Amino acid sequence: MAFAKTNEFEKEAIYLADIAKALSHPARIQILKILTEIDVCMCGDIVELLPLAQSTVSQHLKELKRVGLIKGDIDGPKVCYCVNTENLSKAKKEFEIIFNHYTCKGAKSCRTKKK
Amino acid sequence: MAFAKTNEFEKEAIYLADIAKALSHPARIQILKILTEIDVCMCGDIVELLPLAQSTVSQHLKELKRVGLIKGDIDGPKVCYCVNTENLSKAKKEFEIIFNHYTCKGAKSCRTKKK
DNA sequence: TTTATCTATCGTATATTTACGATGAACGAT
DNA sequence: ATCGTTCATCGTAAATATACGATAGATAAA
Repeated sequence: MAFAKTNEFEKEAIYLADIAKALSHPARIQILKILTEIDVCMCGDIVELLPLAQSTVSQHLKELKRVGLIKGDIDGPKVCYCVNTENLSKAKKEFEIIFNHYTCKGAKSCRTKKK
Repeated sequence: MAFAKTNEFEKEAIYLADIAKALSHPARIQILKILTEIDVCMCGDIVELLPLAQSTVSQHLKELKRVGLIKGDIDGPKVCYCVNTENLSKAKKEFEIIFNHYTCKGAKSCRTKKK
């Protein structure tokens, strides 16, 4: 029954949760890191840098592609991956809004409401 | 076998992925929103604002507590929840680092590497 | 003390995620 | 045309996540 009620939530919350889900595995965080820090895009290179099988890495890449955080160009038998800077920038802004809002606007302690 | 290899990843990636996991459900995003936008902290109030059963909301609150994004003070038979501003601020910074890094430093297109 | 209220936890069912090996598809090289 | 390389997908097993009702514990109110 997991996640059956997704559509009953707010649109913005669904979007943010979806991006967060894509970032919710260490492998995917590291893939994003690799795709920018080191100037390699090939899937095979990523596989060598992670403690996972090739098929598993491919699945993680698929998940990152699903939410648009990365893109892959076919280059002969290889696939060249890179971050989708537009979408990553958009996600960044959305998270900033949520984090700024929560850390600045609210911030009342529970204690202040106790009798 | 899910997630069996978590410990073989980088410490920072594990931390970020864990925070992201806590944010990976619309209900939990909305709970964070509620805890700051509206000045209510009671679990019961949150239940009324979400399309979920009380026990399910309690589970989501537990997950947010697990990663330290919120805290709950027992106030008689009620529990007063509020965001943990310190930890939320820390998470905010970590995500900013990762997003800034990825959107500014790298940003080479795949196309530039094709023959 | 009894009752009502509020919340966490337990038990359970179902869906999703993670991971791997095996296989297949696409392409370059020989 | 055949072979090797690269990557995605399929099939499968096991772990997690999601959701609910029922229940238990803790406290306030009567």
